[in-house]
Amino acid sequence: MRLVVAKCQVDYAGRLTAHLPLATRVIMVKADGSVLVHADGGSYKPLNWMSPPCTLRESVGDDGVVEWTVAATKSDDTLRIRLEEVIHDSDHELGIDPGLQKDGVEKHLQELLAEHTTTLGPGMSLVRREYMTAIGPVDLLCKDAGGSVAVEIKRRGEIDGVEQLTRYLELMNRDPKLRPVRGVFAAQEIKPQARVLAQDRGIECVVVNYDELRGIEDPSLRLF
Amino acid sequence: MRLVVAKCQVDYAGRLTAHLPLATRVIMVKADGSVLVHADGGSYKPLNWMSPPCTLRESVGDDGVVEWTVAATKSDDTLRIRLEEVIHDSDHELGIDPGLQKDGVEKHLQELLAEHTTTLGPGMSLVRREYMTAIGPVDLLCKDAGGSVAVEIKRRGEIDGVEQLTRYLELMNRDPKLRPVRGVFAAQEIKPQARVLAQDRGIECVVVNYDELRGIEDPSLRLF
DNA sequence: TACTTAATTTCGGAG
DNA sequence: CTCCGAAGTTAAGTA
Repeated sequence: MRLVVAKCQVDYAGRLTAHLPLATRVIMVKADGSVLVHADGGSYKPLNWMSPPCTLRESVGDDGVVEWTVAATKSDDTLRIRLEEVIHDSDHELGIDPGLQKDGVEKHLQELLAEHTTTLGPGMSLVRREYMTAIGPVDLLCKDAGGSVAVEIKRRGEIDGVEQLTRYLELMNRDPKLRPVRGVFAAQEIKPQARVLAQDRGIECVVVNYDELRGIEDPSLRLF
Repeated sequence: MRLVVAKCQVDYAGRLTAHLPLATRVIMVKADGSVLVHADGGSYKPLNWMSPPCTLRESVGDDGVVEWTVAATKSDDTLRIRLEEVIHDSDHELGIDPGLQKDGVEKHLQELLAEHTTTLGPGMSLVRREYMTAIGPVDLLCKDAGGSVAVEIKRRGEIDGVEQLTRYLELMNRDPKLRPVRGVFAAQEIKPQARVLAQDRGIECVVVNYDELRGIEDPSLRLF
């Protein structure tokens, strides 16, 4: 990993065209050749970058200014960096990273809801997880006193989730052995537009709390 | 901007839980307090990070190991970094960045297509850009010999774009002054699933080439 | 390998 | 300020 702090100008040409005026920035060159240009703010996304695989070529222009040309291997995307003044330049051996361990994403939410279907409504019981249909798997197929219920689970409930569930319901309600099938849209957070569309489609919305569910799952996590 | 290279362990708790085992990594601390933990590969996304606004507190554990606790201001997200061994530590004044100038995104595609509606079909002419409906603006409203045509433009054509256009068509075909309205789905690239769904809905797909359109727009850009 | 879906998405614009 | 859609999205899982 090479770290360079420099007064630089950057131009990108590829899927779009972008330009960065002269200013002091941090440039990271990773072991795989990828390059990131960061400013002193603006969250984790770099101002400009080149994804691997790519190659870096250093040259000196007519005016004596050092210029880096980073070219993608599989497309003709290029990133040009003019280094007007280098303030810092260091190189470090990092080795391969053991990688990130995650917990608490959509899959876990589905597992927890499959264990605690009553969260989705009184008398609700699980028929199948990942119930397969011609157009894809329904997250949960449940049933209660009123009949079959298809459940779509999202971490964040937005319009396309409601559309997805609508497609499943359309299809399943053509099957005489299943129909009538109602829909439940379950998410940790449901956006207003998604809620309106769901209501319009007769789909019930359920906001689920991951921590609460996990608390049911593992009583040792309860606060009292 | 502070740059630290260190053998470290990282733990994140917030919207999810994540853990990074002990390894050598680069840590960026930006002026706004945000922190990025990068490995020597894996594109522009950090392994772990904390978005601004947040605050960094440095402490020393019982075992004498320096530990950073980065806490978000508006939520209870926290990032803990145990610095087992610091290999490099430097600080740099960057100043504010003038920002990125972009060109060639969806908006431009819409502008170009509005100028060259015949790309979308023979005899096609523009009625209005951003034609307003109760559920949002249709990118282009056109007409040809066959009547009105609603055009949805995407850089990459996927299922949700077709769904969006379907909703517009449903609504517009209820209006006696407009109907019948046909649909055209225009994108630089159309995914197979989206194409199938569009066909099922009677929506025509058009693949547009940004560079070609720009060439029509500005003859000086033509290659001959 | 190609395609689909999720993401601690981030970012910008409009109401 | 919130809400909504686009992104050079990236990354992971599956057929």
